[in-house]
Amino acid sequence: MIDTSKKYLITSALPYANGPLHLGHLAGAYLPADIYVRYLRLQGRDVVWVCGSDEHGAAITIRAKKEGISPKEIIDKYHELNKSSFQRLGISFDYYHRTSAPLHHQTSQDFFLKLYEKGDEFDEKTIEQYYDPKFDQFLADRYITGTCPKCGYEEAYGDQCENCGSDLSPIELINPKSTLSGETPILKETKHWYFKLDKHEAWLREWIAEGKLDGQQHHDPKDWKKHVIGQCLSWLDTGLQARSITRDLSWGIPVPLKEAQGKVLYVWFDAPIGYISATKQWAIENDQDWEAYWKGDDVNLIHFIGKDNIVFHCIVFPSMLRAHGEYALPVNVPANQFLNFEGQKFSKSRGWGIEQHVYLDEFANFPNKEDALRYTLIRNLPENKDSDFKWDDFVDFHDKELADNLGNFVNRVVVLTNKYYDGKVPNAEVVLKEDHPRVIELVAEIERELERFSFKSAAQLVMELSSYGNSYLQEVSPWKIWKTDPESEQVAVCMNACLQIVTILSVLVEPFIPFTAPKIRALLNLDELQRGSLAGLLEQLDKAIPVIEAGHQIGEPSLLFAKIHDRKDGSRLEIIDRQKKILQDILDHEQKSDHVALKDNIEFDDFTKLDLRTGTIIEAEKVPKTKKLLKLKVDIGLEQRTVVSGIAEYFKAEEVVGQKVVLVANLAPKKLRGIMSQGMILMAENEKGELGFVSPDKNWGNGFVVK
RNA sequence: GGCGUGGUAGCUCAGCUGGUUAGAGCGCAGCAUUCAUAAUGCUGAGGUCGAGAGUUCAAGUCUCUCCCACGCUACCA
Repeated sequence: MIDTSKKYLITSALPYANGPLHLGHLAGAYLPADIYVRYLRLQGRDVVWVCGSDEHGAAITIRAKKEGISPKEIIDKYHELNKSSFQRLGISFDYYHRTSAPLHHQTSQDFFLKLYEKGDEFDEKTIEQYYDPKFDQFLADRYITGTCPKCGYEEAYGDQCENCGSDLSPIELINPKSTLSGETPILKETKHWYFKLDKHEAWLREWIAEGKLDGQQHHDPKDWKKHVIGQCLSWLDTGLQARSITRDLSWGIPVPLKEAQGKVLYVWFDAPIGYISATKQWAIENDQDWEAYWKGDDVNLIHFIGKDNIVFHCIVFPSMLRAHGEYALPVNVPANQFLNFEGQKFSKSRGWGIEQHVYLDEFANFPNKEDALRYTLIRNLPENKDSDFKWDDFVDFHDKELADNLGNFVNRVVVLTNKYYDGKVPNAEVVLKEDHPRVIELVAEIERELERFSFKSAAQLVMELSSYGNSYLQEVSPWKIWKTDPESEQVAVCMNACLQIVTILSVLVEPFIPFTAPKIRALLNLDELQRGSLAGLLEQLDKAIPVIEAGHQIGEPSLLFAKIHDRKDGSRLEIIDRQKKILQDILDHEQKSDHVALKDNIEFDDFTKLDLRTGTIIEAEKVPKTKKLLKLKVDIGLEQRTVVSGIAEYFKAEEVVGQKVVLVANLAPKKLRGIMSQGMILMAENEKGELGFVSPDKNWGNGFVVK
């Protein structure tokens, strides 16, 4: 368990400022953190939550170049967009900073220098890298495009091919071109600095597997999620390697060394330091001491991230902090898995999924759109495995849980109190601890689940509390008693207890649905919630003090949630139906035109460079320890060629023997898995990625030219 | 192929260190009820806990093998 007497420094992954965030991001690193932080505040704990835009890196400069604007314009645009979307959804960061801020540059450079001066944290290496003579600068991986050596896609980047998804090194690209000048770059020597991550392996293993640091218990590894520890240990087992932390680029934080002119810190090095600089900026604006939240034993550092960031926040950044020496390490990294959208991955290019700001606009006329979304996401959080966002779930959770269960219970109580007691809390002897032990138990369970980052289950328990109220109300049925005896003690006791339960709900609900909580407070005519409200409530419960005073005048009834399925008003259902239709249209469209876009025209001369030959597969065997590779021997008349082909997922070795094929006979040989492949077999690929042979008629012999 | 995480009622999922008849919500069937947003409450049907083997007095929970899904990684000339 986390030591609750300490300070909390909470971080959420810095969003990259070159695009808007979608609901998957929200559910991964921001909404869970928001629930946790709001809970801590209600408990009166000392907590600071920071986040901000990650604004460096080559992707931003490339995007700027494509759009013909400056990188600054890009980051300003998305910094503002993301910041405001978060704010509109009630994501309550204490500070949302940005890494382009001078304070961050200074902080990162100081951090770099500190490690540099330690002497044994960095390596310096001189390597060969592509250089654009015309622009007189070295080219970052992303500044080089060329033909992907794996799939033949002509617009692959130096670090990755977006067509086949392979990770590449710029040197592998065929016909590399500089995106700056369009010309072929040359290889030239350049010097870079490397962070010696491998050096930190031993203590990292002990820290992650056992939670021990220098022999002392730092945290309990049982509190960490299984998949987090699993993935980290898997990385440690494969062995860590020094990571390059500098780049030849002009956009970024200059490396603070004389000999590093024109170089910047690699974005992954400066980004996590953004958590520190954000805290500094927060401290300046709030007259606080930032170091109290980062240094010493008095700190709980917790990173909220998606699973793609696990290694980074559990291995790389902790190593940086440890190397620096003054900082505390995270006590937990409650990484979430991924959220899918209606059964499929979010995909910007397909338009699959919905971005935060788009949701807010599309649902502009939907009351409680913020809490409706938050609640659906919470009940579907990918806490331990990937989960799925569905519009049908959205409707169900909203109508069944928020409206029918919670909203209706609150409404019943407020209506009855107004009807029977003119809106005054009836005087009655009710001690929740004794009369309703289940309520106290539920409150404790909710607390416990929140402390251990089980937000989905905590939200369910909140609903159970409301269910308990409904159940109790039904059991007593004050409306029956009241008909014959309006002065009944029983009715007063029941209503007093229900009002206390609603009061508890008005507090407990806040971390999850912060837009609704104040509405419940208003219905009860109670003060707004503030830091420590929950702690105060818990104390009252413990001391058997009523949480809402007898005689207190509550407000007039009004509905908290307008249901989506409403016989009189179909407007909300229309909004949902519109969203479903958008998705259906995407699917329909893809079905109709499920074809890859045509490539650019080429000259006839280019075509004639290809030497295509008919042939027959005469031998085939699976390449051991691969999933897709077959080693084939192809007869092309004059000679026999050995070809390695990635078709094993669709064809067994024995079935392809005798198959007529067309071979690209003059493709440069390439070694694959130690086998020299002398050519490429032409295959057709359909929309599902299934392969089929392109073959000449059976009567054709081997070695004839295809043109 | 290597590694990681999952595979529990029709659907979405809980089941923490192994221990009585395996749980919740939704859906379904029936009953009760009207204070309330055609809301609520109660009852019930429904699972050989992916498959097989093992350890144990006792396994959804530990071990091994296999199958399936997802992710990372290698490999698709």
